[in-house]
Amino acid sequence: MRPSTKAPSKPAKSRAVSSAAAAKTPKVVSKKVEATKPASNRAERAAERREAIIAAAMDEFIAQGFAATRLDDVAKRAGVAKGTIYLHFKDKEALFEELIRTAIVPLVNRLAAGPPPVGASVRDMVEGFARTFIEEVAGTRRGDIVRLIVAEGPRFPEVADFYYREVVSRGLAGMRALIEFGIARGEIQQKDLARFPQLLVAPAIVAVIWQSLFSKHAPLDAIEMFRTHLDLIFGERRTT
Amino acid sequence: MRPSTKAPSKPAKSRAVSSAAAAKTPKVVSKKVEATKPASNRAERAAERREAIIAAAMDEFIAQGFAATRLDDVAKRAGVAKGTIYLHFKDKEALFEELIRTAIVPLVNRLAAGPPPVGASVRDMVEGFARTFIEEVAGTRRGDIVRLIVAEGPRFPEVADFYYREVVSRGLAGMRALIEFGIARGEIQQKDLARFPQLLVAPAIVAVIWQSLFSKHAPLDAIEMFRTHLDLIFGERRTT
DNA sequence: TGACAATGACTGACCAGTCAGTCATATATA
DNA sequence: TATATATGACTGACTGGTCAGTCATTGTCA
Repeated sequence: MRPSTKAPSKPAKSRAVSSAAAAKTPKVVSKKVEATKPASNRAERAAERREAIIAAAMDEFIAQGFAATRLDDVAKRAGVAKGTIYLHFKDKEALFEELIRTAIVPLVNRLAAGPPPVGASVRDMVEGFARTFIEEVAGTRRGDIVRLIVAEGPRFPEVADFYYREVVSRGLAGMRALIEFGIARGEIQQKDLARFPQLLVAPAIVAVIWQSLFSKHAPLDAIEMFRTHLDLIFGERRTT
Repeated sequence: MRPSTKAPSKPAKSRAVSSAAAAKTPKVVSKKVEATKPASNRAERAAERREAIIAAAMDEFIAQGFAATRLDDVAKRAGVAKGTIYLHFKDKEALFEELIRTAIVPLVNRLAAGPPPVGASVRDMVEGFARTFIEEVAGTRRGDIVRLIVAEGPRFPEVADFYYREVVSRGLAGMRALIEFGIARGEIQQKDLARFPQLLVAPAIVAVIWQSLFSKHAPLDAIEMFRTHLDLIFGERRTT
């Protein structure tokens, strides 16, 4: 029997064989090493395949969840034979964990990057973070990764731990620092906010979930919502 | 491919299981009109078993997710043979959906109940809701149900739709009404809040997720966090 | 040409869903 | 009330299909 019976849509079979499959996603493609060449090197092509497998696995895991994903489908989507997956990953679980890992790192970088404008207000900094987060995460494949972690986390403690260490604790520490800075500068009145940096990001989390589950019922202007949230923290402003 | 799921026709089998039981409503209703029998009827014991199956299924689905849950395990946990499950539910998916349904109803009732003290401030009302929600949901089996919906929702559009209809849209409408009341009474300054009632409940949602995934890394005092959140909306107070 | 990458047919475990048979209980009959 | 018969809830061995992981074979590069 098939797991998710009502599964809305499958990638449909007959997925193009060769590399065409990888083109399915607008993924990074950077592969900067010294590319420009049509993958002459053997090691290089191997790395490309690895990438393709990860990209395909991401699509499948997001769409089906861990247990319901078939490695045959991943292989097909990646334009690779199933055995090839096992040349790169010990087993299904290792693939899943690696996937989360490689999805998270650029996410963190993305947020850690973008050095705030020097003279900017704390509000501007937070709004910048939030805008980046909402644009780059909510409603995108990355947002689905977050959902995936929420979904599978309890069954993959290592994944949850990793996510907590690499993303949550760091992110919250950053937010806390920002809040304390805001309090010191007099932009934020509510001093207790520093005890619960989660409050600062809660609307962004909710936005991610909303986009995944309910946007078709009621679209949500996440950025506008977040701005309203910031008005609560920093006081009115409405510069739109 | 797999015909079973569709299976609208039971005539194929003269067997004609009492799959009528699967018919949305707990059957009990039908016969008992003039009976008034004490109890230990067949029908009653059947209803008990149905309950046991649902309870067992809840544990298993929460722990394993939909795809990874084995009905053999559910049966064992319920103290029932596997076939018995199929006397009460059409298939695994129907069991899952019924489970969500029966888990949600008391949840909604729980929140809809408790009529707010007449003279209470809006803040008190909201705080009452939040306390109930956090105590009864976050960190309990019900919270895991919410997580389960987030996890499986995309693969079970019917479940997501049901949840949106029965819980989300109603809850938000209620919150919006409360916010507008608060604005009218002058307790809430930020008028835009009524456009995003999600902001009011966001910390509660985050608390649910946090308890599921990260409480072992860093416990979270959800109620205190929510109170701090309310301070942002209603202005300081701190009556603890 | 030798070494290694890639393949995909294959295997064995696994599991949703079935159904022929059992038996406790309800009903009919004496 | 006691006995016979009917009912249908319940069981669990079984089937048919699925899929993670393997490995002998084939292809390709240096």
